[in-house]
Amino acid sequence: MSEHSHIRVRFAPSPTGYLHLGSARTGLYNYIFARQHEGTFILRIEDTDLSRSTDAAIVQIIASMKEMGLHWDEGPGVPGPHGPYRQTERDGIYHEYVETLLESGHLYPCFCTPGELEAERTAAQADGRGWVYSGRCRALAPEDVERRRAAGEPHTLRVRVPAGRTVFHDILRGEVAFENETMGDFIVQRSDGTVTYNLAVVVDDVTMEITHVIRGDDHISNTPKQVVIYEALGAGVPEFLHMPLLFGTDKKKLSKRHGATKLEQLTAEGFLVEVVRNYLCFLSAEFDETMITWSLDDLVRDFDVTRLGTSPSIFDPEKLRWMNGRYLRAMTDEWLGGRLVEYLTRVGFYGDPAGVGELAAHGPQALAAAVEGAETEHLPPTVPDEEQEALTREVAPLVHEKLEVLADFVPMAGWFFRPLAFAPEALERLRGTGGAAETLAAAAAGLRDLEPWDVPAIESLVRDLPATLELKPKAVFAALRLGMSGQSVTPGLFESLWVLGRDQAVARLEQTAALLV
RNA sequence: GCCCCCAUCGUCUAGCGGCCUAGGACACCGGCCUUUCAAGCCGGCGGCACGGAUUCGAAUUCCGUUGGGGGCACCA
Repeated sequence: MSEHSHIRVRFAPSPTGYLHLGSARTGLYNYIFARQHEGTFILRIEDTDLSRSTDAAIVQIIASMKEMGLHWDEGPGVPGPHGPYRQTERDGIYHEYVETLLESGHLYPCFCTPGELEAERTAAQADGRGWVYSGRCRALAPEDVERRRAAGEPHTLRVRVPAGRTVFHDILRGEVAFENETMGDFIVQRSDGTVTYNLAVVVDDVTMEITHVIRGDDHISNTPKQVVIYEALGAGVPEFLHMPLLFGTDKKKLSKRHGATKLEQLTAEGFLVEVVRNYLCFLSAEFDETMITWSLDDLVRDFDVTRLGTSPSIFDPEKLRWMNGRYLRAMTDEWLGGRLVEYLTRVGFYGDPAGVGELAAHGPQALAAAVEGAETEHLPPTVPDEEQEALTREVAPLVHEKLEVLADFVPMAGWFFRPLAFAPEALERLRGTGGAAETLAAAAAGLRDLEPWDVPAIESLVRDLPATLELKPKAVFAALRLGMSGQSVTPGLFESLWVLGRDQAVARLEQTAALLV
């Protein structure tokens, strides 16, 4: 492959479910690599497995790709010279190539029945050998073959794998070699006439003029078979880059059991796509704090896909959370306000602050599960009214330093959006605090005529309270915090009172005071 | 079972023969700051899987062992 040839890469997910993070990462790397070399990024849908592929999955995959900003140059919705881009629509092309291969003698018909193959397999197993096809039909006399085909005897087509070994180059690992005898003459066309995965990929990659195949590690042992086909076709073999797999905390391939493993779920928990994208790149690579706030373009400019590690990495939600918090803190209050409005709309917060608050109390995952699980029924997106949106933007600066994921906003500041309510223990705690009633009454009275109504004035009023009431500062602050919010953890007290506004603040403190007598 | 890939703190990693009594980040623990919770700052805990070989010298090279993972289909 010449250094100067135009680079073409493809991302080829099979639409058998949503796009999980491992695949998302493969897509990301392909995209970055393509853009880095001013090459072409192709999206191909490998849907030959009709029983497991769904259109819904295709829609989801496309949505995830777009959300990550991975726009393709050729693929579904973007016609190109090498289409179509769904394998189910490429059947004719595959069979052309099968014909060629048959004529050149690289393929031969095999009449072995599934039962016979099964017998071979069990025999091999009894011997403790790994099973490969014996090649029984390889040397059938041409007349026999003709006669049996004419008789309509069912048969598959197998590749006549040459003796020797197959070596290919992997950008991350260098030369990888396989003894050809370990792959046996594998099937390339089933007895029902449909073509097999390994053939389809190669034909696709050849016809789409793919120069670099960037995919998961789990394809390494398929690669020699594919190389044999490339060679039979007389086609140039592309460069390979097999990325290490992504594991869950149990060191198993990432799957649904590991909690949030798809982008939508993560964003429903309040993670930012930008951060997820960066995190996916930092796995298997050196971590650098300055990269936390990188954009996709920054990744294209400075992230080197070819310098990845080769050992599998474990997806660590803790570090992602930390990164997400770091990212949020690096942004402006205005930006945060906007993202918060967007996020809270999506999770239905504005329609039911109390209900969503209850869910969020069980953690972001619980909230995400509700959003994801019931999409349109349980928690439909709810657009904020003007007041709610303004309040969100006002509160944003108060919680800015504390947020790790956007969902944290709800337990922290959700009380601004609903009438005063106490958890049972909270009110008990307040009753047990000496002087709570007096504190609340004094503060309410002071706030009623406070001039000017601003944070410094509120602060000096509150700070004077302990002395005048002869109470400990801690007790005063705790009483006010609980009295205003019903919660023991809130943003800064003075700022919160100010955002609440004079009327609300006074009313809430008085309301709580009344509960104490 | 056979083939292939992988192997540095719990996790992500730096390291590509001497700069390593192995560096950073998350998590954890302690301290400071402080009206709560965080954030921030400072400090601590913690690792080269094992055994050989090469070498003046090995985390770094080679060979084994062990461990983990992936692939072995008329799945993709």
